[in-house]
Amino acid sequence: MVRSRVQGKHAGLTREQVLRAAVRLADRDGVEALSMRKLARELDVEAMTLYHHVRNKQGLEDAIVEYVLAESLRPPPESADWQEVVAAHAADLHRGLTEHPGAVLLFATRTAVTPRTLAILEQSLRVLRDAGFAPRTALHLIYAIAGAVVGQHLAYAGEQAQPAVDAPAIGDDHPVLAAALADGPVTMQSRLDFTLTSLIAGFETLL
Amino acid sequence: MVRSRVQGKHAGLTREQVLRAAVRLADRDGVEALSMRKLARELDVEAMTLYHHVRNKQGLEDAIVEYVLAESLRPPPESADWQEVVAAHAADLHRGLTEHPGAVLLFATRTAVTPRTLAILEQSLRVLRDAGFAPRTALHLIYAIAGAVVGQHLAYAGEQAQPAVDAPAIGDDHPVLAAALADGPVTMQSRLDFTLTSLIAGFETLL
DNA sequence: ACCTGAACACCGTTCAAGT
DNA sequence: ACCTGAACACCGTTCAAGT
Repeated sequence: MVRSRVQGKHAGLTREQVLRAAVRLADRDGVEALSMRKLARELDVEAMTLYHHVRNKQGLEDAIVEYVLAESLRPPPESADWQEVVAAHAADLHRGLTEHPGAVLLFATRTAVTPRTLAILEQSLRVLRDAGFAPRTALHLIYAIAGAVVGQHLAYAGEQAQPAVDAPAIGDDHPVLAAALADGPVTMQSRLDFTLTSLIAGFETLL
Repeated sequence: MVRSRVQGKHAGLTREQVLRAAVRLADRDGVEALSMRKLARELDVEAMTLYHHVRNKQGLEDAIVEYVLAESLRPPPESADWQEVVAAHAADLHRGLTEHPGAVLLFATRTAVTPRTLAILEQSLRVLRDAGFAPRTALHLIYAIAGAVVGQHLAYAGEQAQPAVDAPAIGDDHPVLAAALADGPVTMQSRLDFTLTSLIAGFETLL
C-alpha cells in the first residue's frame, strides 16, 4: 500500500464512493471484517479521511443500511391486490439481502427511515387499507413480513459459519426430526417460502 | 481492581461461573461491551485465564446461547394440542430473550444444538406430526416461529438505540401511516402477538 | 476545505514462564 | 494443572498540524 498523494491534495473522495466500497468490503469479507482502517486502505486513503464523509462507524453502518434498502425497495406494483404487494415487499427485501449479505446483520438492528422508504411504506399501507385492513393492522402486517425475511436471512448467515442440523447427525433417537430431514436439509429459500405463505394465509383470515 | 491472588493459586474458577458472569455482563452493558478483558476483570482474574474454560470468544458466545436456551426451553406441555405447543415454544423463547437481552444478537446467528434442545425439538415435532403435519412441514413450522420471535426482539433491540417511527415525525404526507400510529407507537409485544397469531392461523389452513 | 500522522485507550490471542 | 504477564497485531476516535 503506497501513499499516492501528498497531504492536502484532494482525493476527490465522495460519500457515495465510501459507501460503495464499504458495501463491497462487507459483502466480500463479512461485516465483522469491516473496519474504518481497512476501508480506508481499500480507498487508498488515511482512516481519518473517512470521518469527513461519515460521522463515525455507527454512521457508516446506518448509511450502509440506507444504501442497500434504497437499492432494493421499489414502489409497490400498480393495481395489484394486497397479496401481491406484500409478496413484492418481501421479494424486494429478499433480493437486497441476497445481493448484499454483508448488510444482513446491520438490517437486523436498524430501520432506515428516509423520505423514500416512508413514501413506499405509505403506498403499501394504502393498498392494505383499501383491501379492508385497519391501518394499525396493516403496519403490523408489514413489520411481520420484514421480520420474517430478515430473520431467515440471519439464520442462514449463522448456518454458513456453524452448519445446521442434518440427517446423519440425528440418529434413531429422533425419528420425526430424521424424517423431516430425510429429503435433504431445509434451505433458507424453503423456510422463507413457508413462512411467507403461512403469514399471508394467516392475514387472509383477518379480513 | 486489585490482584487478590498470587500466580499459580487456584481461583477455583469454573466454566459455569464464567458463563454466568458473561451473561450478566452482556445483559447489563450490552453484547458489544462484552470483552474477554472486561469479563476477566469482573471475575478478578487475568484475561488469559478465561481461555482455560472457553476455546475463544466465539466459543464463549456459543456457550452463552446454549446457557440461555437451556434455561429458557422447557419440554412441551403434556397432552396439549399443537397450537398450545407452538405457543409455548414461542413463549419460552420470548421469556428467555426478555430476561437476557444481551443474548438477543447472539441468538440471531447461531443455533444451539445440544442433546437437550434436540430432545425438546423432537417432542414438539411429534405433537405436530400427530396433529397431521408432515415431518418436514412441522420442522418448517418451528423454524418460522423461532425466526419470528428472534426477529421481533432484534427489531426491538435496534429501536432502543435508534427510536422508531412515531406519529409526530410523520405529518400529513403519510395519512395511513399516521392513522396506524395514532393510538400510540407499535410495541414489540403487539408486533410479536400479531405475528404469532397470524402464523398459527396460517398453519391451520395447511391441515 | 480536505487530508494526514501521531497518540490514546481499547481489543483478541499466542507464547513462554511462573507455582 | 492452572494462572500470569508481556507481546503482537489489530481496533475506533481525538486532536493538532499540514497544504
